[in-house]
Amino acid sequence: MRIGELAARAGTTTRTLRYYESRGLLPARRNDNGYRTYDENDLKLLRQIRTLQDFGFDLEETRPFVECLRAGHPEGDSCPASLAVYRRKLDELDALIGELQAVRAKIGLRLAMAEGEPPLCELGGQEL
Amino acid sequence: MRIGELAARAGTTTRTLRYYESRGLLPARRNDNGYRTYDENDLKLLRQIRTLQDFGFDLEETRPFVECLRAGHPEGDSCPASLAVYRRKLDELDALIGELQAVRAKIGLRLAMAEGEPPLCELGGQEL
DNA sequence: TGTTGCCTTGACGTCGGCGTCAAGGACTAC
DNA sequence: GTAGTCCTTGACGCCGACGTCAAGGCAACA
Repeated sequence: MRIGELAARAGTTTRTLRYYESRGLLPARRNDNGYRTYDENDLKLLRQIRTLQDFGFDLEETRPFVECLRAGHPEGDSCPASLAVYRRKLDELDALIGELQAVRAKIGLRLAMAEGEPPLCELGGQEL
Repeated sequence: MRIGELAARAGTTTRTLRYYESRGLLPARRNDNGYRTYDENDLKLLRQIRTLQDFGFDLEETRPFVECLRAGHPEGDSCPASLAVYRRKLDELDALIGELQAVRAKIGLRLAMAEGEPPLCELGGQEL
């Protein structure tokens, strides 16, 4: 299969695939006329990448999963390096969620304070 | 006070202040030799901007707060436009936190699955 | 007078993950 | 042959919030 078909089947673009190749993430075979050629396994690798991207992994973080699949393992996360990425990501997510919740609390408090105070503004008593 | 002192007192850089000015967020008076001149109120505006930036507001979102202060109100959030930004930010945060928690759950599940499965890898029984 | 240290404007660089355009080659259908 | 659709490489654009460098002006002090 050529690049256009692979892109379509994975729901992405040819530009994206060339970008992945430029990053060494998804190299392609070439046929006689220089066209990139892919097989079903490449589609599997690509879908792995896309799934992780949807989770918020950046490209470099997907590399262990891709290499794991390319090494013949049934799942991208069948290898220790992938699990390490999972764990690091969980820690990052926990930290981020915690920070966001803290910020949310602060803003919520400020909003309540500002709403509770007499307006002091040129506000004409709209429904608060 | 000149730009360097203001930057130092707000814990930021002169580049940042010039950037804010270029965005129309923190315009400066000029003295005879062309140097930017700021007063204590500018420091207050700047601290308002920085606080909101720390909360993850982007620059444009801080504008209503700055204009509120410049209009003479005691707090940046004493005006309806600022409260509207607060509310929008709360909604965004709730949505984002929800998405991150969903992703966290999915990754956690995948990690548990991958750890529960027999390794299938060239792993030498490290502590999992 | 010279040196230091602040200031000025202008402009290019950064980061990630591509989008978008340009110029041209390859292949198919009619 | 030629129109249309795919493919190729190369290169610039984008976004936000600045960092960093260059070339030069202004002020104070020895």
